[in-house]
Amino acid sequence: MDRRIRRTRKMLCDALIRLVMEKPYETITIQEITDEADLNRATFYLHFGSREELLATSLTTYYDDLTQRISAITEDVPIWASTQAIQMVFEHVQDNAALYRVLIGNPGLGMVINQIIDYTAVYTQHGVEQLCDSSKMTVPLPIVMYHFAGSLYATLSWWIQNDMPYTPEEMAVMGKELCLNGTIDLFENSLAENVSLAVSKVN
Amino acid sequence: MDRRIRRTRKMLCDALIRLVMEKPYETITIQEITDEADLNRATFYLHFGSREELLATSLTTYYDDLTQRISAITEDVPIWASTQAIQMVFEHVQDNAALYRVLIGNPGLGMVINQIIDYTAVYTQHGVEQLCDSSKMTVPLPIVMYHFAGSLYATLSWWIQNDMPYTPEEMAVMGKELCLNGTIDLFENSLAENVSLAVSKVN
DNA sequence: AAATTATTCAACAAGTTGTTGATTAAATAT
DNA sequence: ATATTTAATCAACAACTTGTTGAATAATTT
Repeated sequence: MDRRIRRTRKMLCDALIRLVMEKPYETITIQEITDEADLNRATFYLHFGSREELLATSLTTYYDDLTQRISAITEDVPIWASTQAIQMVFEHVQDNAALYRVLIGNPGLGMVINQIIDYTAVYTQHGVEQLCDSSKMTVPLPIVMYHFAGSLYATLSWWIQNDMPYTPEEMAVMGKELCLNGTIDLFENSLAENVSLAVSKVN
Repeated sequence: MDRRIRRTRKMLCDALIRLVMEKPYETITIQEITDEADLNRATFYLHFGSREELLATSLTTYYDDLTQRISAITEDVPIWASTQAIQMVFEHVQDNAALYRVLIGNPGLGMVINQIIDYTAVYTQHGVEQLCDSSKMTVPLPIVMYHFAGSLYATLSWWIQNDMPYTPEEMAVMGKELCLNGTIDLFENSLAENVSLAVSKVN
C-alpha cells in the first residue's frame, strides 16, 4: 500500500480523535478535520465517505489493541469469569479516559441509548434504596443498578435486532435468571469439565 | 398553556418519530420535520433548539408510559427480580418495534456504543462456543453474551462518568461477582425480610 | 370585543456538502 | 536513475442547511 495513503489515513484518524475530545462530535465538519490534519478537504473524500466511517476506523485501533491483550491472557476461561480480563478492560478505558468519556457522553443518538440505560438504572435505584441497607452490600448499589440496566438494554437490543425470536415472557424469565442467579448455574452441565474447573479456581 | 403550543409540539414530535422510522436520523433536516408536520420552519425554532431536543422530548412520552405501567405492578420487589416487570419492558419494545429498531440501529455515536457491545458479545461468544455445549444451556448463548456485554458497558460507562471511584481491580471483582453469581447473594443480609421473601416467592 | 400571542412568510448571510478537472508532488516499478 | 503511476492539492461549483429577522396574519385567551 502506498505510503501516502497510510500516512493520510492516520493523520485523519488522529485529527478526528483530537477534535472529538475538544468539541461535540455533531459539530465537527469535514473542513475542520482536514484543517486539523493539515490536508486538503478533497483528500478526505478520497478515503472516507463520512465522518462516521472515519470514526469507526479510528476506534478499531483501540479495540483491536485491547482484545489482543485480553486474548493473550485468557485461554480457556470465559471473559466474565476472569477478573483479570475484566480488569484489563477497565484499565484500557482508564488509560483512554478522556476519549471514552467523550464517546459515551456525547449527544446524538448515542445519548438516547445512554438515556435508556440511565433511565432504567435511576428508576430501579430509586425503588430499591428505600428497601435495603446499602451499607451491608458487598457491591455498591449504583453498580448493581447499571449492571442490570446494561444487561437489559443489551439483551433487548439483541432481541429486537434479531427479529424477536423469543416471547417477552421467555425473555423475562431468562433475564431474571441471569440477573438474580448469575451465569454459573448455566455451565454446570454444559461446560467441559476442565473449563468449569478453570472457572472455579482462576481466582 | 396555549392550545396552539400543545398542538404544534405534538405535531413536531409525531413528525420526527414518523421520519425517524423512514430514513436515517442524521439525514433528517429541520425543513423536513416541519414539512412533515405541515408547519413553517421558523415555528420549529420557537419551540426547540435542535433535533436532539425534539427527539428527547418525543421519546419521553414512550418511557413515561412504560415506567408508569411498571410502577403500577411492582410494589416492593426490585425490577430485576420480577419477571412481570421485565416482561412489560419487552412487551413495550415489541409494541413499538419499528421505532426501537431504528433508534438502536442507527448510525452516529449510538453506533459506537452498540459496536462496543457487539464487539464484546461477539468476541466473548467466539471463545465460549468451542468450550461448551450450548444445547445443554437453559439460556441461549447469545443472550448470555449480550447480558454480559451490556453489564460491562453500563458499569464501565457509569464508572468513567463518575470519575472512576474504584480501581479497575475492584470493578473487575465486583463485575465478576455480579455476572457469575448474580445479585441474589447481595441481598441476603441487606434486604428487609419482607422483600427477600417477596423476591423468592414472586414467581 | 379587545388584547395577547402563536404562526406564517420571504429574505438574509454564513456555512457545509460532495464533486469537478487541471495541476503538482511523491512513491513505485523498471 | 528514469519513467510511470497514483496520491494530494487547489479553486470553483451548485445545491442545500442553518438560524435569525421584521412585518403580516391568524388563533386563543381574557
